[in-house]
Order: sequence, then C-alpha cells, then structure tokens
Amino acid sequence: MERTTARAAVKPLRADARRNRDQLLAAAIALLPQKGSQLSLEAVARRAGVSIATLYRHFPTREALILAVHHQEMTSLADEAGELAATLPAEQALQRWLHRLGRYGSTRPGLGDAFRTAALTGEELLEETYQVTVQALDLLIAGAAAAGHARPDVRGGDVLLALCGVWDLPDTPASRAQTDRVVGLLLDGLATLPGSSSRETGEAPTGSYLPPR
Amino acid sequence: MERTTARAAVKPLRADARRNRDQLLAAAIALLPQKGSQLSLEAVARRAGVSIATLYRHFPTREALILAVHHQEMTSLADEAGELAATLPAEQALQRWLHRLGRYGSTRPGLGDAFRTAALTGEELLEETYQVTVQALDLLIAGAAAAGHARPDVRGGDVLLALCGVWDLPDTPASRAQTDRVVGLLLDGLATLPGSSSRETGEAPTGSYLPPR
DNA sequence: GCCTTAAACGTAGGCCCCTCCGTTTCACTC
DNA sequence: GAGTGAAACGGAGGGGCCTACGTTTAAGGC
Repeated sequence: MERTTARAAVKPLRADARRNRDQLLAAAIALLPQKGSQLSLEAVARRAGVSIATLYRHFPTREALILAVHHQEMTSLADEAGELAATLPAEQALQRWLHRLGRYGSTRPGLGDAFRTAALTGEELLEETYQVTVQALDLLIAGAAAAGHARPDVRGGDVLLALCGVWDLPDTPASRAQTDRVVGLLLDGLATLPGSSSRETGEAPTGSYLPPR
Repeated sequence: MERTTARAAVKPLRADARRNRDQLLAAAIALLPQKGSQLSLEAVARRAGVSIATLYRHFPTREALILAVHHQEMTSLADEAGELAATLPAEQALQRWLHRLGRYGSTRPGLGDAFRTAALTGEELLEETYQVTVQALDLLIAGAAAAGHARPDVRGGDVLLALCGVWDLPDTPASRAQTDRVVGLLLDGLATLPGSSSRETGEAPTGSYLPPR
C-alpha cells in the first residue's frame, strides 16, 4: 500500500506560499461548518488575508480546497481501516469501518459534494483524499470477499458514491438514522454472494462489464 | 394513491405567463443535455427571450427548473411502477423498476443533483417530481416487504439518495456498469431480511430511530 | 550584500447569480 | 371599448466565480 505515491518528488513550497496556504486552510476550516460546500471562496480568501487569485493558485477548485481540509482526518480514518483489517474478522472490520465512515461524512458539510466531484472529474487526476478513501474501502471489501463474506465484484468507489448521497442532509436525528439505514443496506448488499442473490430474476443489465482498475 | 394532491386548486396561468413558462422549459430542455446541472440560468432566459427575473419567478431555484423539465417523464416512469406492481411478483417488480430508474437517471444530466437538493430542502415543500419518485419506490418496497422479499425498514428516499450518487458521472460504458453494480447492491441489501443479516455483529448504530412518514 | 530569476502575488474585468423595485400587460367588469 | 386591479414583466445592481496579465518577492549564486 503506497498511498503517498509520488510525494517525495514535490518541491517544498516557498515560505510565503506555505504561509498563505496554511492561512487559507485555517480560514476554510473556520467557515466550512456553517456554510458547507457553498461557502464563498472570496470570503475564505478575505479571511486568510490574501487575494482570490492566490486561493485559486493553491486550490484550483472548490473541491480541492474542501478535500484538503479533510485530508488529514480522512487519512487517519483510512489508517484505522488497516488496523481493523489486521485485528478483526474481515466481515466485522468492513462493517465497523463503514459505519464509522457514514458517521464521519454526515457531520462534515461539503464532503459528499467534494467526493462526488472527485469521482466525476476522472480518477486520473488521483485526487488524493478521495483515492485514500476508496483504497481503504477496496482493502476491506477484498478482505471480506477473500473470507467469503462479501462479493468481490463491487468496488470501493461504488459504495462511497452511494453512501455520500445522504451526507448532504443537515445533521439531525432523522438524517443520522437515514445514514445508518443506508450503511446497513449497503453492508447487506455487500454480504449477499452471487448465487444466494435474488438478482437473477430481475431485468438483467446488458453486460457485466467491469472497467479496469 | 393521490399523487396529484392539491392540484385542482391552482389558478390557471395568465396567457403571457403560460407562454413564457413553456419557452423557458423548451430552452432548458435544449441546454440541459450539454450543460448538465450547471447550465447557465441566464443562458436559459436569453434563449427563451425573457429576462432572468422571469425565469426566477417561474422556477425559484435551479433544481425546480430541472425537476420541471423531467416531471412528465418521471411521472410516467412512476406510473410504470404501479403497472409492474400489479402484473409481476412484488420482488421482480421492484427489481425491474429500480434497474429502469438507474438507467433513466444516469442519462439525465443534473437529475441527481436536483433530487439531492429536493431531499435536502425538506420534504415539507413536497417538491413534486421528487415526491412522485419516492412514492413509487415506497410502493414497490412495501409490496416486496409484504411478500417477505424485502425488509420493511428501508425507505424509498434512502434508496433514491444512494442511487443518484452515481448519476453525475458522464455517460460512459464504465459508469453505466457502475450504475448497474450499485442498483444490484441496493437490491440485494433490500432483499436481506433482518435475521439473515450479518449486520448484528457490527458496531451498532446508537438507536433504530425511524422518523415519521 | 547585490543580482537574477522563477515563483508567488494582487488587480481588474467579464460573466453569472439572485433580488429589489418601478413599469407594463392581461383579464375581467361595466 | 374604457377603466381597474392584480399579475407578470424587465432593468439594474451588489456580490461571487474564475482568469489574464503585469508586478512583487523569496531563494540561491556570486
């Protein structure tokens, strides 16, 4: 697992750039909880004491900024996935972590939007925070599949996109319950192996094409 | 089923208003396929030959416009749900229709975004097109649950939100396959009854609170 | 300590979003 | 067919998005 691929090759930032980047992140962290994914980028720049152009130089898109804010937390959440996989039966590891991910995302305004956009703009760009999350999911799914407790044909990206659909909702008891229901639904779907599935009787998709990677 | 609730009570529009509304819809239909959910509302207004204020008067939000564009098609898709429920075993009806919905949404740029926003802004406003879809899903799920082929604790809105997360992707073979995988995942999750579920061993959510409605 | 240069910066401007407010137009009555 | 009120309309403006382009500044060599 080399999730920090091609990271030693980056030049260190110039001092002023480093400082501005940190101030932008701090400003975004302060404004995100209230404004969610529709925070004003100009407001972030103002609060950081830099121009809007500087913000765009460091974070070329809104989603890049939001994902950068969550990068550290998401990375350590992904590390937990590795630990769970090492210490628990594969099935439980997957269950625990997916519940954790569900809770995490539903209390982070804007994260769902950012993940969706990251998935959309093509995984080519290896949007880092997104990739870290998908890889953690892939790891857990592969583990459970190897133990015969999950189907192998579903990808981490599939589960993530389905899950983060409910993250946009405001954080209320009702939407927390909804997140739990969706997590449970996805887990049960994952645990249904081909053969015991009821899917064969439905209108079959035209082909079971699986994209590379 | 009275999905056209409180519809006879609305006054007919004035002639000019009716005309402008139609022209706005036509313009949106023409622009949506290329631009998706980020089409320029000013461009829609220009193409329709009206001012931007008129657009906002008819469609107070971007999502209202997009959902209005899809209203007719979504309504007839929802009608098909009723027909399937009447002519097929409940389980198959659910499967067929969900696959159909998956395909439909993934070829309608902007629809996923609009549904997510409709869910977010509170179902109080009974955003019509959204409600029609959720009700169709609820109907099918209830039917399958009554036959013992679906769990009763999952709501149409849950499934819809999870599904439309993948709709934003551009329409490629890869993303069509992804939509199929997610639909399959959700169907299998729905078909897993409490008791046969593997969920009990995981980290349990704090409560099984179910919101009213 | 100066010089150089690539890196980083801010200003300005075009476009879009959305709303306020004064004006126009339809529909209905007499 | 003129009058009237409510409904619908457009212009204008403040603010955010994003980029082009000219200016400033940090970092390393001498």
